[in-house]
Amino acid sequence: MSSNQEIIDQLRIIGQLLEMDKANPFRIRAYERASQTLSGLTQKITDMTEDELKAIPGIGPGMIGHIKEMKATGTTKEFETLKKRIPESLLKLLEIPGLGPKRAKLLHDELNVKSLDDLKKAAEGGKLRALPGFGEKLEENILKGLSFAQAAGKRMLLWDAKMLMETLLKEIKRCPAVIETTPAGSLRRGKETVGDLDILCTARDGAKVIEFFTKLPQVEKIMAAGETKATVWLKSQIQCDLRVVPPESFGAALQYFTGSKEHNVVLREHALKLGYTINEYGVFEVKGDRLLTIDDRVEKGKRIAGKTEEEIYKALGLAWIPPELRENRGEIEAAKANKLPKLVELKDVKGDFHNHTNLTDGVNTLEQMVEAAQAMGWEWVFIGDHSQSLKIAKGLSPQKLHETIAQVRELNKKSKDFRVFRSMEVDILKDGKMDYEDQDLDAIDAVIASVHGSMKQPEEEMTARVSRAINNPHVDIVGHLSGRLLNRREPYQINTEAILELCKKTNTALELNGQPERQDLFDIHAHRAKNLGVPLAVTTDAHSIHQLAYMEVAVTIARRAWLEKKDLINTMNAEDLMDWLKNRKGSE
DNA sequence: GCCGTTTTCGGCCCGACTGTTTTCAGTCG
Repeated sequence: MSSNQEIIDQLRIIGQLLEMDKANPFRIRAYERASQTLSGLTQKITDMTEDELKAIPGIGPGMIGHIKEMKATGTTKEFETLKKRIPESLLKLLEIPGLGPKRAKLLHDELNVKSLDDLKKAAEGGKLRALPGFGEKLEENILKGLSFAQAAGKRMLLWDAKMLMETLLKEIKRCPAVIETTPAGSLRRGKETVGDLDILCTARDGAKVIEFFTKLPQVEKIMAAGETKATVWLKSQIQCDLRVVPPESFGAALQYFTGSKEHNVVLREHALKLGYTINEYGVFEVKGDRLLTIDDRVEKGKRIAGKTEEEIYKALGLAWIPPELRENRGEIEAAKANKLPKLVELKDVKGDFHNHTNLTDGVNTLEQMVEAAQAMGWEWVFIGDHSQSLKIAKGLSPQKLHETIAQVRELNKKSKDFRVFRSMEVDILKDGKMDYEDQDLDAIDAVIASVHGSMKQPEEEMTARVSRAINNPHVDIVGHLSGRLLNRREPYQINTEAILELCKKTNTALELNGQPERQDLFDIHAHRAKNLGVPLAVTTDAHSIHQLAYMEVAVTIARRAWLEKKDLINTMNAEDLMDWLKNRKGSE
């Protein structure tokens, strides 16, 4: 029996190994694509029927066979056979810039290189330069690459990447040759972490922009620099790509450079069916001249779109697709049918449920948090804290809890045109019992139930534990369902599908947590929740007044999950919200 | 390996940059 992750990983690795084996490129892509598509699912793959699997684009008889094999034996013959010929450890070599599958395989076949260590020894011994296609320069670059292969594999948190991007854009705008500059890539798509920064510029003289960019003080090393494109390694230990195009290609380049790769591949296939071809310079008519250069095409008046993204999508018979949706998870089909969601926006949010004051582990007072919430332009706020068991965060005793509730009531009386409520992030104890007695929970305006300890429980235990909490009628919202810390801690094991269904049944909301290193739910789970009709709440989990700005992160997850205004309980006014909280159990 | 409003066979996204080459393969996004 295999987990979704194991199936997804194995298919991806088979694809990579096949690539080293010089297999049919389209066969390789089929594995890549199957792996990618399956990673968008929340249901257990091994529980799905053959017909359900067949209905997934990119999943055919071959992949179904592999899934069946993995369900029965935990692995596939294909993988085991490939592994004998090409050691899996060779995949590590692909993390080095400039090393791809072909060269990695050559290193293995000719020099018996099986690991990064082997590679280092061979490069230091000057053995690489003798290989066909290698030279002194490449050998040198590989040695340099070895030193930051580790850092190159790391992804930056979305929030940190945004801050860094702002600084870079400000610098680039100082270049006189630049007309316009804008972020693209996974940052623009709002992915929870960002592997590299992508920046798009319009200019007439690309070379001038490239020269200016590569000399910025933030740049540690230039990895590549041409007429229209540069790749640098920043001092912040992240790669940054700059692409320069003329203004009439801005939309096409932005579309292309925003990705995702998977979205673009499907979009281009769609274009081909219509008799067009897309590249970063525009949408062009094909008509039997696919070998024409871009300049020839422009000259012959074959460009039919390029200036704006809207124009690009429209030329392909599609509505403009918000960047957050561009992951090849059904957005192109939805755009075709004009059924794209009208995504929720930051301005639709009227308040926050989850944050902390200096009564527990926050840094600001209750009063300061309320004031800051008002400054956010919200209509109401629930101020929360940790419950008693979370000793490390000075969790509140029941007595202290009731005192603070009285304080909140006073504050509420004092504020005009703004409502203040008491929420609490209450621990779900190891056995699923809540960290306060029912009569204490009853006094809290909104109870957020979260797992904080004993995170290593097996899936069944964890599922039962969280289910027990959800079945407690006092629990209004389930807090960060995953428990992950990006780059630091894996999510805990839980049957998410079962939890979503129970939330639907009990009309319990799920939290989208805006802390940059948490960001749970996962976007795909939140999307599934929406489709099941589970209520959702965006929160900041702020531990200071400044962190209320993390609402932007939470809304980004919501948008990646296809959520609309109506899907979030934060978009209600205070009165409707209190009605909802009071009556939600009766609405079954 | 997958797929079909031209197809159950014959297609399958597209271009920039580097280093090794003397016309291009490999890598990358």
